[in-house]
Amino acid sequence: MPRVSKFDEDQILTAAGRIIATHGPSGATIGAIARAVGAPTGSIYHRFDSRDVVLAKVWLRAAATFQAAFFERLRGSPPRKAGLDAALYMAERVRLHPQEARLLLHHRREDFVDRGWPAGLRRQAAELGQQVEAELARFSQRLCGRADARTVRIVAYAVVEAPFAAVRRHVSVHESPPPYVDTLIRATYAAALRLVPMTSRSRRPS
Amino acid sequence: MPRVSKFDEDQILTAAGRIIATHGPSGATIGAIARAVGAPTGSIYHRFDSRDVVLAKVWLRAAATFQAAFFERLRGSPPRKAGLDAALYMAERVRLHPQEARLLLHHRREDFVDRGWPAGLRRQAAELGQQVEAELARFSQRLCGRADARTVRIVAYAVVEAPFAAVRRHVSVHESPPPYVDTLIRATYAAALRLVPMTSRSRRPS
DNA sequence: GGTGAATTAGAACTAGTATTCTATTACACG
DNA sequence: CGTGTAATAGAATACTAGTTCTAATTCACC
Repeated sequence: MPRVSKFDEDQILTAAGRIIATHGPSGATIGAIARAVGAPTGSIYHRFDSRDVVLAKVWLRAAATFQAAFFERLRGSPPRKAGLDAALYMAERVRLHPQEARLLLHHRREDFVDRGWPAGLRRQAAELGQQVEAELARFSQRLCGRADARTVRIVAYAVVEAPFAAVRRHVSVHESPPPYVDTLIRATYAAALRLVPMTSRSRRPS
Repeated sequence: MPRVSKFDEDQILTAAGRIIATHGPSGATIGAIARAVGAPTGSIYHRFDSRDVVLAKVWLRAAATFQAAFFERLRGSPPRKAGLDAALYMAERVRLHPQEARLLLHHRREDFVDRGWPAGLRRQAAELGQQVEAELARFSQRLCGRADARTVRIVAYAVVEAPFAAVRRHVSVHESPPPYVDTLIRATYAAALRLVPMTSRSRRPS
């Protein structure tokens, strides 16, 4: 019996995501989002409780999607190859989804103002953060038989921080990471892993 | 004949810097800054034309100070050692000036809203940016005899991006970068430089 | 002690946005 | 065809800063 809807959640989140990728979170005003989908401002509030909720869902959706793909690679085997695959995938993902990359890499979650996030969404964000730590620790354990804080941080540098550093500049100037970025990622990966103590069981056969 | 002043530029900029380091640029409202120095909001406008000017000057002051120290090291010799010194200095600087580090590393210049910057300040910012590119190109030339785009970017990764990646997490959780960060920086530096083509004249004596 | 210019004080004013509210509309169903 | 319900429309409101304005102070100098 109801009237058929013209603007659904997904449409609004997608529009908001596009705006955030180009103009940053602060550019995603309710007015701008509404204009982008061709709706009056009031209609946004028919779907979402507040602007904060819109931004939160945009961020959570992008982060969950990226993490799922990234950690799937990290869980591959053998671990040493899986880590490199994941590290290189960061660059590849930026090439494939430049908009998502800007959303996640060019803006931090804090820029999305997480005061004002309802409890449920904040929990989801916390879970994503915990997943990162848990997966990195598990990977570290598989890779070298240990998961102490220092080792995990070095491993995180090899698979996350360094690849991010390699693509960062390209993301911020809206260009696709050139091939030599992969070379940098490989070289850093190898160099960083040389620093983690390997147990004999996990040492690469030579 | 004038009345003696209670609040000077420097005091206001310092207070604003502290607020930005803790609560981000968006937390540095005129009200917050005024409260921090114990002045009424109007007094801020006696010294600065607008809030944007306050933020701009905070950022420019910090960036200029950091860059001066960083590039002084990068200009040392021999180049190969100078580059490593500069790279390691990034971590050391974060340990020595955690507040400045948060200002510069945890927030990007765009977060300081550069629309609204007056021409003079915008020019200063552009000059700082150009200095970065110029110094990196000069360093690259000294190091390996070339300064094509790809080589410069690899060198930039070795001395800027990778060290930044190594300290990033520690900056964001307000902790001093532990010693193994230096190890990561050294390892990445060596690995990245192995990727730049060396002319015979610049090749390290073996 | 006056005097005047720089400075402080703080209230008043704006501007931009998030949010709310009250129609009005469209459509599936009987 | 009515009718009820979910949805759209868009104006009205509220709120949060940034900015401006005017009056009151202070102090070096005469």
